[in-house]
Amino acid sequence: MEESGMQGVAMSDNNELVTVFKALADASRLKIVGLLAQKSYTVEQLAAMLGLKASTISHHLSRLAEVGLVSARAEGYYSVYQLEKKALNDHMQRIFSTEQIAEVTADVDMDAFERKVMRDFCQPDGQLKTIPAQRKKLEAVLHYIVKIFELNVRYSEKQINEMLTRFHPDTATLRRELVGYRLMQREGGGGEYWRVA
Amino acid sequence: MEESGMQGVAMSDNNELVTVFKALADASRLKIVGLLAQKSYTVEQLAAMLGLKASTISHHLSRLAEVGLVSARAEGYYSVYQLEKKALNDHMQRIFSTEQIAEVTADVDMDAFERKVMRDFCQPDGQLKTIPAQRKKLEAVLHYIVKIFELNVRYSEKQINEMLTRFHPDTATLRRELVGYRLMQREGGGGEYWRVA
DNA sequence: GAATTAATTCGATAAACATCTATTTAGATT
DNA sequence: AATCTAAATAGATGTTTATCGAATTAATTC
Repeated sequence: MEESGMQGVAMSDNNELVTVFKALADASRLKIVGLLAQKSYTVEQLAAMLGLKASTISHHLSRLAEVGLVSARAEGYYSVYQLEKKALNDHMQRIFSTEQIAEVTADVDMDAFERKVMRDFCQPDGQLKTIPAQRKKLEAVLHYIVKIFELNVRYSEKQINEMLTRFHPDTATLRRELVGYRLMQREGGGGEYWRVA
Repeated sequence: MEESGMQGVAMSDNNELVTVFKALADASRLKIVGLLAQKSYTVEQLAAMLGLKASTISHHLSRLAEVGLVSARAEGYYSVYQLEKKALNDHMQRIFSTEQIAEVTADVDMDAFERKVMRDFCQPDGQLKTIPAQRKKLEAVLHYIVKIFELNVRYSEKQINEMLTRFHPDTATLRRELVGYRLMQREGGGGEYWRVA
């Protein structure tokens, strides 16, 4: 019901890196790159060597040119294509840069899973129907719940229990699991707890 | 007429590198790789974060697993997927290796262009209809013709002309062009020629 | 200036594929 | 044992795309 996304509609959420990979994700284009890595060629020459029509080669070259992997210089009415080795290098460098990973995952909703689990387990009044038995689900719920506690503040067991009743009557279990999953910590002897970053 | 190749039939001439690029040539899969670069996730978690169905994620993960970019470990009935950073590294290294270029272009017919030009210009008796005016065509024909001369053998101008009559009566032009394109060389004073490697 | 020729662009077609639903499989919980 | 759940598989659907042939463009040769 929620979360619907047009059936069969491929997402066209293309950042540049995707386009680069798409440009290289074809046997004919890879061959073209391989050939141009050795010397420059005209469209006709490539067509003969690959056994394809010139129009097809033209299409492939324009996809490669779109991302700067090849460029053409006009020689008479020939277009002599050459590989842009620097661009290829730069693109491949980029794959491993952390900025690139950030950019690729930019529009990813990192907390969507936790929220979905909470939605699945919560009643309208905000109470949990049950405490999840599945490890990952429990983990998600606890991650969500722990946010009600401030960082760098110490709470008594009594305070904790009181705050947790908002989610489920079995506050002891919730409290124990929060500690078990290392989201909160208890001081050795006393009854004081704090949230772990 | 010649060179026909099924209309609209995409060649499925996939070597492994193509498969790797295909695996990375999709926005959703790139996001998955980006996320797994940071930590491991289950199918469900990825599905929630990307806003796709679990079955879709499963499909993407199996394409990534096919080329060794991710792997799963079973945890209860969860499949926890992780990125194989070494494999990613290796694949990207490989792009620049000369062996890889050789492999990609392995089944490319390097001389197809020359042969096609010869076919286009030759009469049934093997003579050239005309000496090509286009630079690239002339070049191809000369490349083809020059092979009738042995390497490391000296020929007199008379011998040369005699051998070239097989291709065209205007042997003087052919001989001059062979020298002009640096496929043969003439000794300064005397009338001796030899083929250049 | 007329005829060639290389390249590009356009429209059509068949294959590949991203995504969804529904089903099956395997592991966990009660 | 019976139920529940995550993942994988299978089938269906709409989109993307690799390729071709035909038309167009731009430069060259006669």
